[in-house]
Amino acid sequence: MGGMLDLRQLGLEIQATSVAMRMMEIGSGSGCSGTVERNVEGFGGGGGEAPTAMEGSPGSGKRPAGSLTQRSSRRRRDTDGTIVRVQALRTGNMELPPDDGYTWRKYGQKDILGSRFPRSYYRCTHKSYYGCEAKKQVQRLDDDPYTYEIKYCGNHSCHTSIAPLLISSMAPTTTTTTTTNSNNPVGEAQMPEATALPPSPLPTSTQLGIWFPRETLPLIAPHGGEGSSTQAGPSQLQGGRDGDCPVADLADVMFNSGSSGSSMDAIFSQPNQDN
DNA sequence: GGCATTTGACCGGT
DNA sequence: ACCGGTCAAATGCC
Repeated sequence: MGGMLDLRQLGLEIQATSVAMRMMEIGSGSGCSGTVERNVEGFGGGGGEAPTAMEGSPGSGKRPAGSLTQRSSRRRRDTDGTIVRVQALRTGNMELPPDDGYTWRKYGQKDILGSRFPRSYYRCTHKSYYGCEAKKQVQRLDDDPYTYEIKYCGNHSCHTSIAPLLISSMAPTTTTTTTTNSNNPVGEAQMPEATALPPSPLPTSTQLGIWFPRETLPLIAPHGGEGSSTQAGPSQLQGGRDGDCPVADLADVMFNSGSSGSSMDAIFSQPNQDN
């Protein structure tokens, strides 16, 4: 949508995202089989939906009866997936849903019994192009309206990442304050990221983030055990919905040639290495 | 013009 | 039968 990316903004986003990824690295046990809960502070903001922004929608979804025929994959197996709790970013008087760096497309919203807030269903934007089946469900906790519980399901099979490039060249200052204040359910008072972060100019799901192809990150495999994480994400620059292919290739090359077993650790610990 | 979002309906599992 | 999850048309925004 708007323009290219601003470097500063880029940096900020990356920091936020990297933090998120760190968190995931740490906080995902067995991905699908077991659900792991982690308390995190806002990711980046923008990736998800705008809870506050849903009001006037034409809403039409009127489907001629009998127009739908095939609805194959409809399974209730929500036993798999990683659950992550994230503090909503509060910019001004509105809360922003967490952004994990991926680009998601909202495909549904449902009122859940027992929950005051509706649950939103997202799916990787690249599904159409890469058949990426990554999905996530975002729901606000009735306990903490400013906390989102995000459940990630599926893997990102899409290859659209500029993360490696950005990260390696940016020498992350990742403070990784992620799980530090798990004592504060509502971390409004302390959300360094949130406060430090300027209100993301990017309205919604399309935002700059970071993402690594799963293949290059055995570390964060869904069932990888400790270091699994549902998504450590791909990112893409807004404006080019899928113009990231070349970049992805580049990233791929870098990862493949640079470090064979490339893990996030390697990436994050780069800054102070050979210097 | 294209894409993302919204929203009601439908389907399938429990 | 109930409820959660997904689909797909309509609309809005960029």
